[in-house]
Amino acid sequence: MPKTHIIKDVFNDDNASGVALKNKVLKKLIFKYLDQTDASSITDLSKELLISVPKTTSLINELIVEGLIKDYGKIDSTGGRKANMYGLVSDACFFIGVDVKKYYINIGLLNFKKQLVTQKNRIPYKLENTQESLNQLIQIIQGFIKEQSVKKDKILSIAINLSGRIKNTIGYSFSFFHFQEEPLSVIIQNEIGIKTFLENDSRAMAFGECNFGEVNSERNVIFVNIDYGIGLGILINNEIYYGKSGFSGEFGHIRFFDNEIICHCGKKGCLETEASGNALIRKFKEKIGQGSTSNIIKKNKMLDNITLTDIIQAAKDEDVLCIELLAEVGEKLGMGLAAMINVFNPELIILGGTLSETGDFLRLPIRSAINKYSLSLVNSDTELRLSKLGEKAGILGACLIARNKILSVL
Amino acid sequence: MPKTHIIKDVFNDDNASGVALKNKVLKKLIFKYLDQTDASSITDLSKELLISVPKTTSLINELIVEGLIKDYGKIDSTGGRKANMYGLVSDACFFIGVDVKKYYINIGLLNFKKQLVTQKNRIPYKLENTQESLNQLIQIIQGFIKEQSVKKDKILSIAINLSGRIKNTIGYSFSFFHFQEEPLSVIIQNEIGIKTFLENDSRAMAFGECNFGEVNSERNVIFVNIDYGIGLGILINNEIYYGKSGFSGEFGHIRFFDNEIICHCGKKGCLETEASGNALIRKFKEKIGQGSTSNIIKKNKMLDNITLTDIIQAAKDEDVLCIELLAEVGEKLGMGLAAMINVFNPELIILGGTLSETGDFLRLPIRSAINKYSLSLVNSDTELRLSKLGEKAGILGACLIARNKILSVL
DNA sequence: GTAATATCATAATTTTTTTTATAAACAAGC
DNA sequence: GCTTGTTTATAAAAAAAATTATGATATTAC
Repeated sequence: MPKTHIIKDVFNDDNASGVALKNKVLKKLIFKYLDQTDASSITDLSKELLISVPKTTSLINELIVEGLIKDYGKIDSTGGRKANMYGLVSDACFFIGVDVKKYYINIGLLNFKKQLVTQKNRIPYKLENTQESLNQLIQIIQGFIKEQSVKKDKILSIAINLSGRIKNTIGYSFSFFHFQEEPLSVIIQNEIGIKTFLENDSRAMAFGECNFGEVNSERNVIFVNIDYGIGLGILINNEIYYGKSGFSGEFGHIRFFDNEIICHCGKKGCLETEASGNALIRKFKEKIGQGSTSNIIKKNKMLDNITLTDIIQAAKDEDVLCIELLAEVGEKLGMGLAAMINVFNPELIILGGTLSETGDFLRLPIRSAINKYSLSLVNSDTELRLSKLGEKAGILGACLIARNKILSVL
Repeated sequence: MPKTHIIKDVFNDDNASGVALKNKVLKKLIFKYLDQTDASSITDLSKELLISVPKTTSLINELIVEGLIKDYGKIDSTGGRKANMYGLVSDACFFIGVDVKKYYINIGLLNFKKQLVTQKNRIPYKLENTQESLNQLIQIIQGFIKEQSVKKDKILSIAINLSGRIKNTIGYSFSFFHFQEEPLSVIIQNEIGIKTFLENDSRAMAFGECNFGEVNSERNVIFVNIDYGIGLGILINNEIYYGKSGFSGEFGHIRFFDNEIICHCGKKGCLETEASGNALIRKFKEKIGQGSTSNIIKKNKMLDNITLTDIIQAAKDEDVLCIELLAEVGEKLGMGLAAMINVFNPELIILGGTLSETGDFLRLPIRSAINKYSLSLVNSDTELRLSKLGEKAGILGACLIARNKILSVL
């Protein structure tokens, strides 16, 4: 018995022509509409697709038999007879999203209806550019799949978030695990046996936040992933913007300063050298070296092992030095974002990533720098909001990308 | 007799439903396809729209009767009987594009088939923020319309390029002619009696260049309008990117420098203060003040009245000072463009605007600054090309925008 | 130059879809 | 609790569109 996916069986139109092809296309459109609206009546679908009610009914019935759609029962009430509502079958198929961070992995399972079924956070892991690290990543994913009650062949795809440059079309990573010529996504896919895609972490977070967070009508959104490094996820017209090869959003390596700090990209004067988690830690160490005091040090932490988490916690505990340094970093970051505002005129900028947990300690200096360094006519358009999803943005984004890669080609 | 446009009569589907509505929609799709392909056979259209040949034939015949489409005769040859090709009727309707520059106006008339019928360049005009200047602009447009052999009611729309901030959706200009609450486009429209739209000059040039210049498959393109100021026209997926309110592309006012030069936007350190035609003229005057020599000055030109045209001509005549200054400006501009490359990962950057006439004197320093200041993985993707259309880009862009505003709502 | 092959255009036939009609389901008003 | 107005769902009738068939037109091979 050949392994086939339900989705392909229903929508594959290679051998269809004429009326049969038309029906396949109409079914895709019905699926797309139900995907957007969660549930619809036959009358709605009929109006939307410009086909008659009887025709719509027969297509819906076929989709029900094929197992993709089901009758949700009578919900609506507009004065007359209640309409039967139809929508996707939630467990028709599933998708996995993997969010790989520097020191841990978050992983989740999404169903056909875009609901997060399982979620496993902060699985210990160390992201290094080695074969062992890659093997461990694969093992974690395989372990997660085994734990699920869902049959493996119902999982149609996996999307993995990685930081750095990623050519998402071919699934090649230029920053991690590029030991072989074969794209990383293919290597993982061969190991696990499920179609696998790669995505840049900031882009995935942006996508997650805009689809599951408190983003409503905004369609041109910039998401800033403020972590050890800084990344940008750009959504234009509610779609991820990739650029030619998927390298869009390399915001951290814009040359903004005349300093002599060598960035990990090899160049000098990058925004990231003054406005990032790494910059924050460097500045902190410098200040302590110059005799400043901080609650963190009082707590006998070794200065060398200071992490971003420590500084975030210190700021929350009202540590003055950390708050000052956050303001300094925020000011620089705001200047960078001011440039983005001038050029993009976005409706919304979302501050996400670990460092955004510091909330207004970071947001307010960013806002004032934005007002200072961008055209007021333009920046008055732009709302600056903190991420609502926090860590969850990455998983949700990855899951949704895994799903879309399979379904959006329909 | 009420004044109605042929386009509206044919495509208006307000009172249609069922099969009639479906046919209207199909006719729109036929129009769109013919608009893209110039000419197609019934077989092509039938395959494209998934409708049978007889059905396609009857829709085509209706469109012919309605005057929008005509039979181009037999062109194709694929081994069998030649197919009749159908396409748009070139003189079904017309559109006007007006490119308003600082010291002159270019204006053109486009037909239904996207062909430039008439073109009038360098009509003397001084763009000032006064009622007189606005009146003069209106008179020039009215004069142009009278000169045409085309009946006025066949001209469906006008698009006007202006520099500065423009809210294109409502046709309001924040930089010129904003004396009244009513949007500028409405004021002009009421005077002339033809539907009028406003567009930012750099965006219109970008659009013109990408649709009529030597831009082929590239779909993510940045066009730099290098004139007295600098502007950016961004095309994403071959469509003009506007941002929330149409203020996208304010590239010149990114804060890149620590200098004390006050930009005309009111802020300090803007890219435009070091990388623009105005900056070039300022630098030139400074150098002459410091005792440098140049061919232009030898020619007894008053230093105060130096224009960009003089400097461009001098550079073409191998004037060393001007070439050096162009390199300096190019270096700064390249640094700014490096930022755009990092963030946008575009396939193509086009150098346009008056100053781009200096060709490689400007392009080469820009290219080397791009390589210096952006990630090599990203910048190796980006081609840097000089505008092929030059001054024509603005007119063509405006004409096409006028046309699209009317036709793309279909 | 003619036969073989291929595509196109239209007419005739068949199938599909829409329209119209009717019954059922529900809410609101009296 | 019954009538009235509204909407949904299905059945029957009518219309529309897709197939199929046929002749016309063109290219290519011999």
